[in-house]
Amino acid sequence: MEETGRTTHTLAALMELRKRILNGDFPGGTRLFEVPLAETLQISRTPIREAMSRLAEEGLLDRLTNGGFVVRSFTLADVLDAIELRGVLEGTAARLAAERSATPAGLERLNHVLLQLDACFGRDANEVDFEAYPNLNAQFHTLLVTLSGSAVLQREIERATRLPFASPSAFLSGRTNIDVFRQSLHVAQEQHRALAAAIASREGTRAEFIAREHARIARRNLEYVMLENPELIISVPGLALLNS
Amino acid sequence: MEETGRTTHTLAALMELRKRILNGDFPGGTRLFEVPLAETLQISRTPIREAMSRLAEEGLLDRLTNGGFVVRSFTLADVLDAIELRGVLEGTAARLAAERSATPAGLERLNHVLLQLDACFGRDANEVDFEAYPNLNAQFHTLLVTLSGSAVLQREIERATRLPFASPSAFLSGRTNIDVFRQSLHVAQEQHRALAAAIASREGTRAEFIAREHARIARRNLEYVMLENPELIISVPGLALLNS
DNA sequence: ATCCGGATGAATGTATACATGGTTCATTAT
DNA sequence: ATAATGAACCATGTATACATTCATCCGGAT
Repeated sequence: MEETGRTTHTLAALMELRKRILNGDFPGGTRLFEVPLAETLQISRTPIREAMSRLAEEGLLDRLTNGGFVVRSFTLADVLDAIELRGVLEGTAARLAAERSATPAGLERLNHVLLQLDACFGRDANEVDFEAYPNLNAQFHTLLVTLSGSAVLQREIERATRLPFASPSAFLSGRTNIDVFRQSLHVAQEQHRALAAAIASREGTRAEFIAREHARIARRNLEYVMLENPELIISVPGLALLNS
Repeated sequence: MEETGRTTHTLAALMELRKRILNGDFPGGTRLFEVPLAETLQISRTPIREAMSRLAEEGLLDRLTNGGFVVRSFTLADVLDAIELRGVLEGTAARLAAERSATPAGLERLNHVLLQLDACFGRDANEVDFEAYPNLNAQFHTLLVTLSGSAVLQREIERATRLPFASPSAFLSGRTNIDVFRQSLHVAQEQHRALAAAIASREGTRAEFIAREHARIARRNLEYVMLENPELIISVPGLALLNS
């Protein structure tokens, strides 16, 4: 997200606090005080304030009425809604791509990514290249949004997607390479194909609803983790922040 | 939005800068420098920085890679997209209200606002209480979002709606009380009624698409202003910021 | 002539001292 | 005993001096 090279205290604090919040170090609702944080991170209050301001922008912190910040609380229902919201927004992107903007060149690029994704699957249903898939999947979703041709929509999708558990890659980290998720990828890839086809034939409504359904794979994976395999919670980016 | 009473320099700067940006004092793309602004507003750089940070959160400023802020540029297409986005989000709120959450008590409140809105119309088609309507309309839209039962969605709608020209009240300011807009209110009110009915009968899809179409009234009004009556641009909140 | 390198200046980044405001607790007056 | 008052503390708000960084330009060497 940010450059790893030369950095400022603000960026260091931003990344460190983000990491700790997503790691669940601060339960939702915890108030973050400037002075102790400044002492902990060995910097002054100024960059701390700036970093917290940006974390509020990202949706990880809430501002209190009379100053100060608290860690935002997320329930399971909130995460499900965030995923549903992503589905709605990506669905809109897909619809707009179909209705307005998709050019032959753009469709070509989409199909190119699609073929690379296809190449991730082996003959055995359980054989998936879990190294290459996540990055290509991210490319596909980014490209989809680009093809919508709407800068406003792109911005809002990037925003909504900044909460890690709402990202299209939420269940694709290396640590969640388990059978259930791996098998869901076959369904996901079929949806990718259908999405590209719908956009190519200008079927806006079809594209919109395939994208929504596509996001619901994440919903199913989330429900699986929470209800049937809670020890995986720490493996999914941001889920440690849950409940409070 | 903020309290008008006791205030801090940060809030004063926030409101003043917001006012100037929406007033078109800074063309889109203008970089805002801390030092001159601090001199202009007679305060130090610290609250200026804080205010700009919040304006970036509101979507009125963009952060530059290496520090600093520029006024965000909006084209007509961007504003149209922002309106379409609001339609999609309010549509989702309406659908969720229908599918999940609408209680008899909630529907009761919605119908109550609906009746008050009805009372704004006289027997003559051109006779509308332009004093009472905007506030009631805002109430209706707020209530709709509440009925969705989704805090996440509510938050994002409030965000998307903070750009004044994307707000459901964009064309309802006292200064835009002209025939074309006044007449669109009859259509709008019919859509309000249909929306409430669809939610009450759990017709999620119907509710969703009525809400989308409802937002498109704003689109039509905007196109009317831009193409046929440009001198009205300054009357619509935020539109002065356009084009760049 | 061109390219490299350091000086210069303008802008943001950072630390810190001090101001302010709100909350809590103790003290006093009723 | 209770309510009002105020003092002390704690947290954020603000000003300001200084640091840093990036871009630009000028000068000199090749």
